[in-house]
Amino acid sequence: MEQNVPKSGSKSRATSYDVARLAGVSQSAVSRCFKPGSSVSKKMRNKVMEAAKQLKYQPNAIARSLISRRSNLVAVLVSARLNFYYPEVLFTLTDRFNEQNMRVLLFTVEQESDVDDVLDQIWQYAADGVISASHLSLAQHKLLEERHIPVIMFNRYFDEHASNSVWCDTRDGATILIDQLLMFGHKNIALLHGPEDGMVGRERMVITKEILKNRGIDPVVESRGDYTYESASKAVQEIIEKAPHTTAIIAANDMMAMGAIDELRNVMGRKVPGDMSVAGFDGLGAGRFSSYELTTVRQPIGRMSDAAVNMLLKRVEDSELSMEKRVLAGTFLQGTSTGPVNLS
Amino acid sequence: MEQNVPKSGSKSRATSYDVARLAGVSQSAVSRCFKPGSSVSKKMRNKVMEAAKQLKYQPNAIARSLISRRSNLVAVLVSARLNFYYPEVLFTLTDRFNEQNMRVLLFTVEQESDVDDVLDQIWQYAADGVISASHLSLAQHKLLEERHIPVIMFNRYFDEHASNSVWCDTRDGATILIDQLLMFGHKNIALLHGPEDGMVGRERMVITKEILKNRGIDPVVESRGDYTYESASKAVQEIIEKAPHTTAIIAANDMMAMGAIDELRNVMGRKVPGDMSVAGFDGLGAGRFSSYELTTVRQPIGRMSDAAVNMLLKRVEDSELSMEKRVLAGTFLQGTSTGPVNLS
DNA sequence: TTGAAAGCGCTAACAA
DNA sequence: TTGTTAGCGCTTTCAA
Repeated sequence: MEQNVPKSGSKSRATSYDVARLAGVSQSAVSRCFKPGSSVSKKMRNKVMEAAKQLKYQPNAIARSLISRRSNLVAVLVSARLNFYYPEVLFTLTDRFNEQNMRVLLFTVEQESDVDDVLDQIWQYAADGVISASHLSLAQHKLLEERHIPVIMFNRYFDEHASNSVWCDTRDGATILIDQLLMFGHKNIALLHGPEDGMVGRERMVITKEILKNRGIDPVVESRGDYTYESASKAVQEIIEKAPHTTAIIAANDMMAMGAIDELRNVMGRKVPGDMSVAGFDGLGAGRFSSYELTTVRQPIGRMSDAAVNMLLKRVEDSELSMEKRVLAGTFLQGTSTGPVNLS
Repeated sequence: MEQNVPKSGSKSRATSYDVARLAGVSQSAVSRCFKPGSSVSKKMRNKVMEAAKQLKYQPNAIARSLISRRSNLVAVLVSARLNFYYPEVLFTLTDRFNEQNMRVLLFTVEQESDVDDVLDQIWQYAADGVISASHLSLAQHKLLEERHIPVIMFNRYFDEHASNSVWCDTRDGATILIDQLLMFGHKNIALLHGPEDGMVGRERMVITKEILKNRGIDPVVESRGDYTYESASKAVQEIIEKAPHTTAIIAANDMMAMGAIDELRNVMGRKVPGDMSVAGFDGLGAGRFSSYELTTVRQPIGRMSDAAVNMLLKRVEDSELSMEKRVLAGTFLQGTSTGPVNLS
């Protein structure tokens, strides 16, 4: 009865059989030695590990995945346009997953239609879970549920459907931001929206308007950009044109706030915060550059990433766990891009 | 002779056997239908595809990898500290690989010691190739060679050892940059180095000094940062202190150049470019913000990524291909952070 | 504690 | 063109 042992001298990688033969034990014994928590005698373990080292043996994760039905692969979906300025999220997620002995399969998604292909790939590679920091339709989410692949949505959720998500609540931060603006004497406040399909920006602006309304204030004008620095120029021009007496702009994200500041200062020749106060949302690193010192509401990116990783891992271990939405509060970050209204 | 066919009604994923049974064909026929370029009759293909759709069958990439010895997985190594400002590279690489039907396994590496673990993972997951945009020692590179895993180094190479690498030659760009500085009347030029272990920054500064020397100029002072925005403050202070008559600073990267500009303008109250010209290297997006308009030498990131992907793919197909170093020229990018020397 | 044997889902000879 | 068969390298019962 022949074992299927590769001939020695083969240049391909060593298998557990090679190790077993060299150590004079069975192949299954080798397998056990590489599985934490299995019962192996010290003697056996030493023999096997010695042989393994000699052959530079490392278990083949692919073969393991096939039989154990656990790939230890996590798919992370990011959209370049949205996440371009948040590499921090991606890197933090990757670090945390690696610490947990999971590998990250990275997918970039530009449009919702790209997602379908990505979902197929996720299925084919038998990923244990998904973190989505990009678009994901309800139908796509349901498809993943159907396939019993846990998903954590980062910075998005569905109104009409339970899902696992990590979300930043900016209400408190925005309240402080706005109250300070009011204390500074601002009454003519303009809003710089993000793109229509941007959930995060929409929520931020909805909350901002609510808070303003509670203080008896309506925005003098509302303009729209697409989250990019460049898009702020036109939006600011529009604001100035439609409401020349605007003294403060609240932008849906930091990038547009920075674009607005630069348009005001460097193109229109106005002082910020002297002639116009500008605030944003996010807490971007670049917002701290001394050319901006942006007043903003910061997302606790690190803690949000941790939450996402932990939630996913738990659901990989126990697929019966019910959906959960974790909401972390954003915090007000004082900058010098906002200040007292100029009465001159 | 029983086939190992899962009982119908099983909730786990459909296999090629399930499809075969439903279509009334053999399992290998199903396999063929999903392999591009195999000879299958139209009738067969239709039957199989119909059954596959009905069962929502997708081939299991893990099982395929095991037998075909091709995982279609590419490991991409990035270092957060270095690549934080180059998400573009990572996203471009990922897009290109996905187009080529390869998946990206993302690894973040902070120190060279992290790399060893990552290399083990790469081996375990049988990645077809590696792109390294982070540290990779010669020994580590050799280990990959030994294991016949092709590697492409991004923005680095070994002096003493052949390797596949993609590199940006900044000499032409730097020459234009420097000649323009000289034409502007600058004679007291300071250098702002990157960290000692940063190969890219070192090369840039070596070339810069060479060009200056050819023009009969020695830097008045050389300072050092760690590539970050923040590190530029101290370095600039040092420059001003040691050589108060400095009129131009060339930084090893854009981030430090931007930090230098802000330190000069916003902390020290100097005019840029009036009192001091500042130039960098990279062509960072943020360098185009109107608060900076940085004069710089831009790396052709997109083309470099394409080159890396193509080189790797070729070597996955044909492991006998010899090493290759592809050098793309950086281009001078005119900004307003440099200008005529102030004679007042 | 150890070994024998089955089989994860697929591809790839080979034969028909 | 199609089906049969033998594994890929591992984990996991089940006996011993």
